[in-house]
Amino acid sequence: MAGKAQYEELIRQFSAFGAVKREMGRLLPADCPGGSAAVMTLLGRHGDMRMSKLAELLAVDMSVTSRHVAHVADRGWIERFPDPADKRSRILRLTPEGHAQLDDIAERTTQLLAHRLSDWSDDEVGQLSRLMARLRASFDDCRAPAVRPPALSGDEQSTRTPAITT
Amino acid sequence: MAGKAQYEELIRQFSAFGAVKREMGRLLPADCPGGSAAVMTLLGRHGDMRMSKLAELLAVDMSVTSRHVAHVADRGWIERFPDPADKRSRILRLTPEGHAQLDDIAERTTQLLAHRLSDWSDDEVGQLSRLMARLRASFDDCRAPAVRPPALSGDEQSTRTPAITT
DNA sequence: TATTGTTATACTCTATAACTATA
DNA sequence: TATAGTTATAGAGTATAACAATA
Repeated sequence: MAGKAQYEELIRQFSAFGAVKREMGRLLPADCPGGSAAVMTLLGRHGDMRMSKLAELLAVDMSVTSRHVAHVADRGWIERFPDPADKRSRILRLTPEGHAQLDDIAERTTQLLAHRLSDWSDDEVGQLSRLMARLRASFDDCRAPAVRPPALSGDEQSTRTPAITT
Repeated sequence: MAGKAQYEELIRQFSAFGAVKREMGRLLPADCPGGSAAVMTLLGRHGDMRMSKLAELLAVDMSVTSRHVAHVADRGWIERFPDPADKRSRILRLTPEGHAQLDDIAERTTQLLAHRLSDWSDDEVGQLSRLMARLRASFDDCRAPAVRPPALSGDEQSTRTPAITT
């Protein structure tokens, strides 16, 4: 348990982080905004998957995922083909062009970090990675409690638009 | 100097951080989006200042700052009055209502963090803060080198829209 | 002529809600 | 009736460029 001052300091860092994020975004290839890069990165890392799985990994609503995926597919970087097990689903897969694009992105971003973090030790980079991963986990875990206590049990965590309750 | 794999891992964490940022944003009071909260937080922390200074602290273009500030001023949370030293400038200052709003924001955000990070040690929170601060510093320091080498010297770092070169 | 701040325009990312086609 | 995915719409953040007032 940390003190209020520490939390406020942390929040300030969260806010300032936007500048870093934007600078990273600026070096992406034209026609490949951040959302597209994120889609391809996750497909490259986790392999073929369905829309719903991708939305979960991106941690955004499926409607958002759908738009990003459409953009990437329009450019021929991924293929979408029907899931034989469920005709409502689509399986996403990187094309060779997608892999090439992904390599280009990885090359640019790692090079930028190598420049910017040239005076960081291996261990420091690792620490930041681990702490940010844990931060995200801490937010994922208790998905709502602060707003609406555990309630009953069941589902939760849907990546889905609320759906009408009529 | 870290390895390519480490940089890629770090980039993945950067990308995933958006989910944390959005959850923080969801608990802000209505009529007070993130940009407004950032403006008031910086004014509360650094005291009265000019637009240009605020834009620098926010690390966004002054046109963006102008919009955020206008929103906050419309709600009576800050006052803008002319700088006696330079009639082009305006000095920004939190009003009593602004201070109250700021307290409310700080209360909500620190409470959320206290919930989410309840199992983090004081030291871990401090480490994350320090590493993120250093990250931002690392990006601020060499402002361009990766894109366009140090070049001559002079200005740089303007927070300003390019300006016509006709 | 250069600088401070404002405004107009455009782009990206996001969520909500409604709709389709399957389960 | 419920779920996978799409699309339409709206809100927030940002940058670029052009403009007014003042240095």
